Amino acid sequence: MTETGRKNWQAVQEEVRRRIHARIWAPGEMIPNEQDLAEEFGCARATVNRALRNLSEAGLLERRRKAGTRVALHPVRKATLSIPLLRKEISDRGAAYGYRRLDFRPGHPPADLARKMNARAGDGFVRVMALHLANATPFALEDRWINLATVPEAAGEDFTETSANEWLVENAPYTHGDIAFSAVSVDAEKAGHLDCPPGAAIFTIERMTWNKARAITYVQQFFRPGYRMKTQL
Amino acid sequence: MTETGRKNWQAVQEEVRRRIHARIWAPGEMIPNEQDLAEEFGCARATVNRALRNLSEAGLLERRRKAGTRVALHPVRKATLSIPLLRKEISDRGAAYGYRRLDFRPGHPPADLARKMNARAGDGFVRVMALHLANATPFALEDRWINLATVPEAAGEDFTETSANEWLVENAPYTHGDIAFSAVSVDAEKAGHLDCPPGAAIFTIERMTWNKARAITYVQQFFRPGYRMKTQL
DNA sequence: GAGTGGTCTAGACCACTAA
DNA sequence: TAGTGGTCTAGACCACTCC
Repeated sequence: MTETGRKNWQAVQEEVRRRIHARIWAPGEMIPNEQDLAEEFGCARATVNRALRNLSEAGLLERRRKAGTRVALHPVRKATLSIPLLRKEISDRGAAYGYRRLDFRPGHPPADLARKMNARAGDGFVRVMALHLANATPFALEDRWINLATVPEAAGEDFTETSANEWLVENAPYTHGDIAFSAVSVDAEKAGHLDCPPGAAIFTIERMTWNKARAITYVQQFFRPGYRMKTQL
Repeated sequence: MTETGRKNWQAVQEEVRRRIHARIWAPGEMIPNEQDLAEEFGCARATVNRALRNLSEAGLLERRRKAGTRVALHPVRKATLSIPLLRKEISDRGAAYGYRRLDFRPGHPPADLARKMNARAGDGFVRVMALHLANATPFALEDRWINLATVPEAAGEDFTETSANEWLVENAPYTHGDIAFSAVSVDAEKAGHLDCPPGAAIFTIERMTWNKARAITYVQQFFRPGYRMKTQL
């Protein structure tokens, strides 16, 4: 059952996966070093390295210099979520995308949010509430604060035609962001916009994006009841 | 401001990031090919390749043979979630982990679930309901079906001491899985277990894991109200 | 100190695909 | 068909860290 052919990095990866899965290399156990594996598989060490590095990033292996490579004891399940623009998500589902701005006004975020956004006294903000529709029915409601101190150009926009999301993608690239997923009961106002009963359980995504140390925007999106975010392990 | 020093792959990646961010290379625009960049940065093409491949996997670049490399028009936000064992998640929060098996019995999953699990007539199943506690208060409730046709060894377990999750990690490694996140209103029974009002909005994770084409287990986890799953963009 | 993984190089060939 | 990214090689040096 030993494979002897010369292997490319994907074949090496598959063979290592197989051995882990078949318990030939058990969880917590050391596996041979790159040099030896390269000889066994008849390929260069760099090829083995590529395969093992990939498996390590996937959480199946743990690698340390000098200590060597071992099979992860508790293979951490890692799932990669891609968070598309709502326009794209809706049209990918074959539905017609619609956008409606509900409210737009200057203002100040609540104290705890201002603190999380690392806001300074005097920073200006605008708040935008908007609805994304799929085939003319509510799909997601978004409640957004934009920091004008970070994105002064946003002061000239009112987001009646273009969603703040898309405007920001074009005009205010971010360096990093935080994202959180949770469930909430919607209040009567939001329920009205989403066309669902007050108190319904709603899936929400909160996102804060940053340009270096300055917050660009905070947004909370409320999805229609029944929404499921899916991905692979 | 042009950096001229010889670069390693991380420095190349940072410089490319900077140019995208500074709109030197605008969204949708082609960037130079690997050969030219290698000359500019004074490194080997493989080094540039490593950097650009990384950025491509991150969703910032789109690469095609012959067509070249361009800055992604809509940088897909990709977030990597790590889904730890609940035991680990709870103890990482500094709380004492507790486990209580609530129910355990053989049975058959509802027809739609059996179909999703690709079950054959005659496949045996067990259902396990269990509670994970943090400092003796309910943290998450799980409702699980295990396919005994795929994992016959599970028939000898009753999961009173060890959670099915941890037993399966040890004894039934999976090849791939599907995962979905959503919000639900809990029914009275689940609310009782989670010690929250009936109808509360609850964050749930559903997971189906597979060994090749055979379903191992389906589990739905109901988290205590207020639970937030966080990660970085 | 020594063994391991991490990275870089220079060159080569291959796979894909736009033109 | 030609240009681009994808991969592989053989060798080298380095960085880390266990012993």
